[in-house]
Amino acid sequence: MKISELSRRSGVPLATIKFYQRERLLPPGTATAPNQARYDERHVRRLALIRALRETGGLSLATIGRIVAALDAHDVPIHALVGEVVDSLGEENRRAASAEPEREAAAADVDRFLAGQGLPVRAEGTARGVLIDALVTLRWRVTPGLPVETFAPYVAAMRDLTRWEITQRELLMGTQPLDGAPAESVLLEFIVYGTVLFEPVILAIRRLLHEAEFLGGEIPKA
Amino acid sequence: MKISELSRRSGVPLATIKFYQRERLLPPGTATAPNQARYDERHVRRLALIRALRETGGLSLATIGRIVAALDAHDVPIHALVGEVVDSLGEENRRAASAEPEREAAAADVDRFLAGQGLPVRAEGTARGVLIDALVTLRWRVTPGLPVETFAPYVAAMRDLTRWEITQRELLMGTQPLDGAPAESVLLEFIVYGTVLFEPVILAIRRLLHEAEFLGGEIPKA
DNA sequence: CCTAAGTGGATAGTGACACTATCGGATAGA
DNA sequence: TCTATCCGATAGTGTCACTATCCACTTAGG
Repeated sequence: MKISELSRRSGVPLATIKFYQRERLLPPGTATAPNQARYDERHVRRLALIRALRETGGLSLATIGRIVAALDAHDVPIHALVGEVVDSLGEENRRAASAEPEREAAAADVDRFLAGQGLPVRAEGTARGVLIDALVTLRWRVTPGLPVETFAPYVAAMRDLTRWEITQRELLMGTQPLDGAPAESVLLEFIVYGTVLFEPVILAIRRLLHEAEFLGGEIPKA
Repeated sequence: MKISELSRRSGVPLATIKFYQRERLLPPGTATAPNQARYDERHVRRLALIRALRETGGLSLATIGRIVAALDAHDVPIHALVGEVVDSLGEENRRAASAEPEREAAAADVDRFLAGQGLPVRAEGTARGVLIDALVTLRWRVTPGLPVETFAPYVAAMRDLTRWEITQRELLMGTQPLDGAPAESVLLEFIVYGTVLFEPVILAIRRLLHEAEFLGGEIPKA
């Protein structure tokens, strides 16, 4: 398949495909001459991923770059890849740090809290930073002295949901045609899609429920 | 308070305060002369909100503009304001629509589903659009024919969480010094802060749980 | 074999966004 | 009075995600 056909099949403008190649988001085709190359299904698939991440997920190209790099690193243990992918996805939510002493205290609180919840946390992970930032801002702008335990109901709610999501994913993975790709990278793509596509769903539903309180008087029971 | 003190108190650069005024995110001070004006606590408070929305929430200034406009509209019923605020917050998640026929089908599915869940939905609302977009992309890229009912566990999980959040908010509102501001606008600010500050928390926790599965073997029970 | 369309690689340009800097004239406070 | 500060307007900056153009070369069609 030539570049023009790749463009047509994926719906991505030709100039943009070239741009993605320059940015190393899309691997080069196999060269057939100094200025000719052929592309295959993997390129179509990759382009679909990039677009979903950008348009539905709203991720920056820098973040997408980290994700596809992890996806392509076949010689790294899967748990490290999942960590890298999850971290990259969290990258977008990370904001600048604020006042130092408050941050230290919040960090200690978050670590203690997560340990108490039985959650293993990597110090460099973005999720931990996001939690700390949120706690600092909450205490500074809204409710001084807010206890970390406020997060507990969120963990509880997400724990049930996550357990269900994982069984669903395993179910889906079983019925998936691998068309040549290693099962490992299919799993990683599933994680990526599952994260960016369901996150907006979770937030939209939460907003709908909050709004429903004011429209109907209270939250409908079911 | 003069503009320089407002800048110092809020931590926002003077040039940026002027810029926010031009963009109508911050109301002008009360003029004391053709080229002099005084500012008060409301300006400090507004600046804090704008910064929290931008830095922690990552919202665009356009979206923040819609939110503060709703906050300032004191002659509109509260449920309409909540709708506007919630809609504006969802604005960031809205993405371009894709193929028409698939979208129609997904829209019908989403409406049926939400009605079945007892959720009132405004057709113009962004939450509905986000749900439809997610379903279309999911069906197109990941799992063709995915049923809307896949969203049900998400609604269930969020319903419990939201109920808890609302009782918490009422508790907090009771202990809040209103310092002159009408209770209505304090409630709206609470909704805004509660939405943007807790959304990253929810997502971070979910990612942590997904990652934990690969680090520890399975999700810790508690 | 010739030519027009297509290709890869390089370089430059665009438009949106969120500031940031400077200027000019007016005013406030010591 | 004199200096610091003020308001408002205008222009400039840096990042991001493309988009457009140019060139020399290749390849498919007649």
